[in-house]
Parts: sequence; structure tokens; C-alpha cells
Amino acid sequence: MVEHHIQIYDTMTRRKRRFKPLNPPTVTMYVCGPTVYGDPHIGNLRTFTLGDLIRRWLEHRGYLVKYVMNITDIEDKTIRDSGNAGKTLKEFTDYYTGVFFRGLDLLSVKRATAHPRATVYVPQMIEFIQTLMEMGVAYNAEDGVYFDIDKFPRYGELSGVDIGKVERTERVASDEYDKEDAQDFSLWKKATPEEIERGIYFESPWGRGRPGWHIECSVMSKELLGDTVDIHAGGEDLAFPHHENEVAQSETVTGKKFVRFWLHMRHLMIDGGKMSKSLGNYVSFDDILDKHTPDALRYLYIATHYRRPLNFTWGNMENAQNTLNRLENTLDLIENTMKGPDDNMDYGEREKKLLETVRAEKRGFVEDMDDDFDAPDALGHLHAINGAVNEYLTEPANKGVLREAADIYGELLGVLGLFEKRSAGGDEATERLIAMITDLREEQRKEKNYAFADLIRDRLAEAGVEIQDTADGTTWKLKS
RNA sequence: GCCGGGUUGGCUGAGCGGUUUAGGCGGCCGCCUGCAGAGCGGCUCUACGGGGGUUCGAAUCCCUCGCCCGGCUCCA
Repeated sequence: MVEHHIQIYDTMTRRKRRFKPLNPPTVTMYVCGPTVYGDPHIGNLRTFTLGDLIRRWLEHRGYLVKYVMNITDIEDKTIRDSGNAGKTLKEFTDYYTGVFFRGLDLLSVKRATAHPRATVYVPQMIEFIQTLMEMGVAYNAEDGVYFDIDKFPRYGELSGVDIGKVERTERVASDEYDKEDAQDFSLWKKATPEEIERGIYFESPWGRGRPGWHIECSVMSKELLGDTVDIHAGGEDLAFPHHENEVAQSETVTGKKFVRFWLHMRHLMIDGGKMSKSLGNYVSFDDILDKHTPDALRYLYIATHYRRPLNFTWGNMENAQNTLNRLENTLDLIENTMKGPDDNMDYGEREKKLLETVRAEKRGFVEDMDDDFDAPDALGHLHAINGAVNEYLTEPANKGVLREAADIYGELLGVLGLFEKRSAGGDEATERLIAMITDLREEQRKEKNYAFADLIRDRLAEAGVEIQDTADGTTWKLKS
């Protein structure tokens, strides 16, 4: 493993702490996943993209990351909306799980080691609840089983919420549930007649019903990653009550520390405010895909630190796309140069300067990422490398030196998850065909038949082949 | 109301007591090019939410006010 000094800001202690996994080189990481009842929106996707960034960085540092992200496939909204859609719960959630994964794939978010679905772990959840009952910290009420938070003295520690002072908000006051204390949370919900009719229930010692939401993460985390996990992450809104509840029930059952580092991602905003359907400022993932590449969105996501709110505007989106294009153009320049002639096989001042710059900037990049995954700062170093390479390429390149610089550049882009799906070109037949066409066009250019040459260029563009004339000849690439 | 986070140029985003003060995007002007694209060079923008204070010196420390965001029962 690489020597490092990774610092992570932990919500529980409210400061950055040196990161050391419990059982190196393994790192256990759990991220609260989506409830699959609709299209994921760009706020959700940011959280998961940032989780992916963190996971990639830990892997880059030599850790074996065991990464779990749950899929909540049984809960009020999935039941309600599947009913409205006239579908079974499973049909409905399977569909939206697919939509979710499609989004992750487009954004180059790597699949987790496991994506457990809540409905698959119900027996373990029942067992977990039973333990809580036996310990006397949970009670069976009219409409469900609840956790008695008075039995967990440290309740509120994670979120800083003093439950004695929580104002009795309208929502709490109008609570229709049958709990002893408004703050108690549900472990098991008893089925309604409609749910029974639709067959949406599980048998349990407390009758037919389904697990509460909080129990899911506690149980699946325990089953797949053990009693204590190194990192547990999620959107900032989950700190209270969701994560607070998880701590209470998990630590009660195991008697061990549940999570060593709590990470919370700030929310995405739109035009400086909250994104909501009712305000009419809702932007969907597909809206973005109409105008931009998924990588541009990924760049936008990571260009703002995960603990700072990201303000989405279309201007920012274009900004990100332009910046990303610049980074990609350098990849094209490198590839074209590598295919070109060997005009420089010496190691001079230019070569020395390039390698020194690239190596130094890489160190800066690594330091920044080690410091609580500070990607925005790290990007500054990436751009410095980008600039150094571009400048170097204005004159004949030493391919060996260029290769080393390019490898570092590519390595860092890879850590950020950028350009993973770059089209490398076509198959051999396509390659030769295009070479033939550009050769013929080159003849026309020599004859100064520019109108014809331009027509060829236009027609190729229509076919999705973008060509560029450079001093070393014509290059091309497939444009999606 | 309570708790927590934030407030930097056209945008994004560094800086965390004092060297040109980032970097990227945008804009402008050159170079290159038959044109286009990309790239290079130069320039522009020179800001720090308002008001006090501490200090030889503050975007950086303190006070105060404003504004924004999040949480306060199941929303990433």
C-alpha cells in the first residue's frame, strides 16, 4: 500500500481526522442509496458520483474498498406509485432500479461491490428487530414496532440535535402514528388492508407488515460489511434522523461502534435555491443529456467540494463542458502526436521542464485529494499538467517523454473517472476507409480544390466523423 | 424558534495576517491555418455581503447586521 496521510472530515466529531481503516488494506464503505420510485434527479446523482470519487481515491491509494450501496425497494412512495401505475411493486421497482443504474453507468459511477435490495434482507431485519425487542428498547404498538429513543442516551450525538429541544413542529404534532414518544422511530410497519390486498407484506412475529426505512441500512451494512464500517456516507439531509437512528439501533444491538467516519454530501441547488418540482426549477438528468455529455456533468459535480453546496445553472453547465473539452482536446493532441513522425529523440530543456512540472503537479494533486478529497483544488494541478503538455506539443515531441507525461495525465483523469467511455475510433475496416477518404481529400486540397475538400469534410461530419487538418496531416475521430 | 453550514471578479474556484496574488471558463487581440477546428502567446476582468474594531498591515482575527442553504420523522 502507498504511504499516505488521508484526512477525512467526520460529521460525528466535526473535524478532519487522519483516516485509518479498521482492517487495512480493506476499507468498508456504505452509501445510502436511492429509493427507486422515479427518475433519479441531478441532486441524487451528485451524491452518488461523489461517493464514487471517494471510493476511487481510496482505491488509488491502494485500499481494497468493499463498497455497498443499498436500493430501497419497499417504502411508502414505491407502494403508492406502483399502485397508481397499476404495476406490482416488483415490476415497478425493477424498472426504476434499471433507470438508476443507467444513470450511474452514463456518469461512469462504478458499481458497488453489492447493491442489496431491502426486500431481500427482510428475514435478517426481523431478527434484528427481535433482538431489540428482547433487549427491551423497542415496543410493539398498534400500527408498528418502534424504537424507544430514551433507551439510547447518546441519541442526537451525530446530528447535534438535542431531542429535548426539538420544537414540536406541525408534522410531529399531527403525527398519525401510534407511538409513545413523537421522536420514537419505526422499525416495523404493520400492513394496511390495501397492502395486504396487493400482497405487499412479510410475515413477522408482529403480524404482516414491512420493515421501516432506517432498519434497512443498519441490517444490510451489518450483514455485508460487519458490525463496524469505516465509512458511511449519504446526503446531508440523512444525518438526522436517518443516520442518527441507524447509530441508535446498530450500537444497541452490537455494543460496538457502528461507523468510524461519517461523511455527508451537501445538496445541489439550482439558481441559488432549492430544487423542487413545485418551484418549477426542476432539471432532470435527461434535460442535461440533451445538451451536454455525461462527463461534463461529472466534471461539474466534482469541481465543487463535496461538503459545499453545488449551484447548478445552465451557465455553469456550459462552463463545465468547455473546461472538459479542453481536457479532452489534449488527449487528442497526445494521440495524434504519438501516431506522428519521430522528429525528436533528444532530452533537452523542454523535456526536462515538462517532466518536472508534471511530476510536481501530480504531487500537488495527490496532496489535495488526500486532504478530505479536495477535488476542486486537485483540478488546479490537473490543469497545470494539461497546460504543460499542450505547450510542449507546440514543438516536435520526444515520444518517450510525452508518454510519461501522458500516462500521469491519464492516471489522474482516471482517478476522477473522466473520459472512460471515450470512443477510441472504429474497427480496422472503418479506419482504412476513412484514411482513404482523407487521402483523396488531401489530393484535392493540394490542387486547391477547397470547395470539394470542404464538401468532403461536411459529409464526413454528417456521418459522425470529425476531421481536422494539422501540420502533420489530417486527423479524425468519431463523434457520438 | 432551535441547531448546523455558507457568503470571493461575468461564471466556477483557490487563498486562511504581509512576495505578480491562483487555476479553469468566458471576452478581446495576435500566431498558426486555404477555411474550419484544436493549440500557443498576450491582454482583459483585479473581487473579497454591509458596518465597526484589533493590527504597522486583513479577503484572511474579533464584534455586529444582512442574505443564502440545510436539518428539526422516513427527502441524496
